[in-house]
Amino acid sequence: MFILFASTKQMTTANRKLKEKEELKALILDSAKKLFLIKGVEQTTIRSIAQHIDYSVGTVYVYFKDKNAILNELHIQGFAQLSIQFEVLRHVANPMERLIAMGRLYIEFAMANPEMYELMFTLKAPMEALNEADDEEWKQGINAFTFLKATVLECISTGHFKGHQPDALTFMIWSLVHGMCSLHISNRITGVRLDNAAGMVPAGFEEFILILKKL
Amino acid sequence: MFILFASTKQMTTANRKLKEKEELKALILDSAKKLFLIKGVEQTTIRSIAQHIDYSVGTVYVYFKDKNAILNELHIQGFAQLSIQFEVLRHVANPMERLIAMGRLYIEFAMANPEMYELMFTLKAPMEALNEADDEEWKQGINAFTFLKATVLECISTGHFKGHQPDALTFMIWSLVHGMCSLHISNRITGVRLDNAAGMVPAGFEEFILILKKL
DNA sequence: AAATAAAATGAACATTGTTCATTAAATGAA
DNA sequence: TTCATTTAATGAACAATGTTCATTTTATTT
Repeated sequence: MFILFASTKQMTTANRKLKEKEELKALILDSAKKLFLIKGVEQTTIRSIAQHIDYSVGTVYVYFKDKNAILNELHIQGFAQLSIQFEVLRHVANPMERLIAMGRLYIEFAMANPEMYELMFTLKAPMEALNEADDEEWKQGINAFTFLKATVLECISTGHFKGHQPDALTFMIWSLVHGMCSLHISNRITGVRLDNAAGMVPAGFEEFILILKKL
Repeated sequence: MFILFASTKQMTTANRKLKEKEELKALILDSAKKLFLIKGVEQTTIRSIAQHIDYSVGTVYVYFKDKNAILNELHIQGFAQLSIQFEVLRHVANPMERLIAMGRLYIEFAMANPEMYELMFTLKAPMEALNEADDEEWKQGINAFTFLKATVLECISTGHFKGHQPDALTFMIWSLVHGMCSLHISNRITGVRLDNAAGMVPAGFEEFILILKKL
């Protein structure tokens, strides 16, 4: 795809337009994010997004193929956010400590941003969207998992987790933390009459830490 | 609510009508279950259910308040099914073995009935329906959790899990198994490029067993 | 200023869950 | 059997939603 400019002036207006398009796209995304953090994904309609930014319904569809495309971008934003929170882990030299700190941060993120967490790790739509665009893969997820796995491998190389398979063990650790967050978000903890539902997740993680430290 | 019968004949016809109502209700449920095991919960419409059993849309609403009421009944059926699969555990005397066997059965159930599993442990609708009917609680979930906890307690009383809190530990174990199933069902395992996605869940559980046996 | 291109619009459509006045069927009394 | 009454079933109609697209508006270029 080629765009030819006859003059500098044309180029700058084209650049401005590009910028404006980016801005409106970002505006739609911000609005969508804000709304579904309050109302939830299902309750956030294209109409409500449009209304919120004083544009028509059709305009939203000029900038996004469909609702899933919006969810997809927010899904990516969520991983960017988590990745930023993970930054501090770079300063934790001891891999075992880092592993535990990572778990804590993961849980913190999930509890603070349940809707975002669901979008990232539970809802099927984002994964299906990836399958459709066939050269696309779930880079965000792969990155996060790779980071976790690298830490597990470091733990192994410092003498921990003897006799364990790295892949399966990494997956198991992820599952444990995800499972707690998932059960919390889907209201199964209160459902099962465990008091202090919010406190149960850290408590469960503490049990796991006790176990980890022995390995 | 009182129903008075003037004769035996009236009583029997009334009984027959009750039975017929039950049957049609069950027919709707069966159809709904069949459809959403194939199409998924969202894709199963009231119209498709009605069409499938050659009744009108309105009839479905005579027998069920709304779509959530149908999901709710299926939710209960799912727990009944899981509970039946758990029956064999009664014959496992050793609590540690029973705990492990329970995990395997849980995983088996989730992998074999992913849609049902989602309904039971992920979808929010059934929990919200419980909140509305205020004297109702999540009996199925409580039962299953209590069963798990009892086994954990037995393990403790036979010398395992020293220094652990029963509630938190039970929740942690549940979370681990649930997390693996949940990540599998939401396609996050394939997403993260772990080959043999279906095999990764048992593999992860094997890692956990290794750990458990040391405790 | 006119022609062209780009962007925004909102009416219209299809699909959903849901309601409810109407119709049909079954029942019980006379 | 007949007919009034109760019960069950119906499907047209409504509101809400995602989505499309011919039309209008705005911006840009000539």
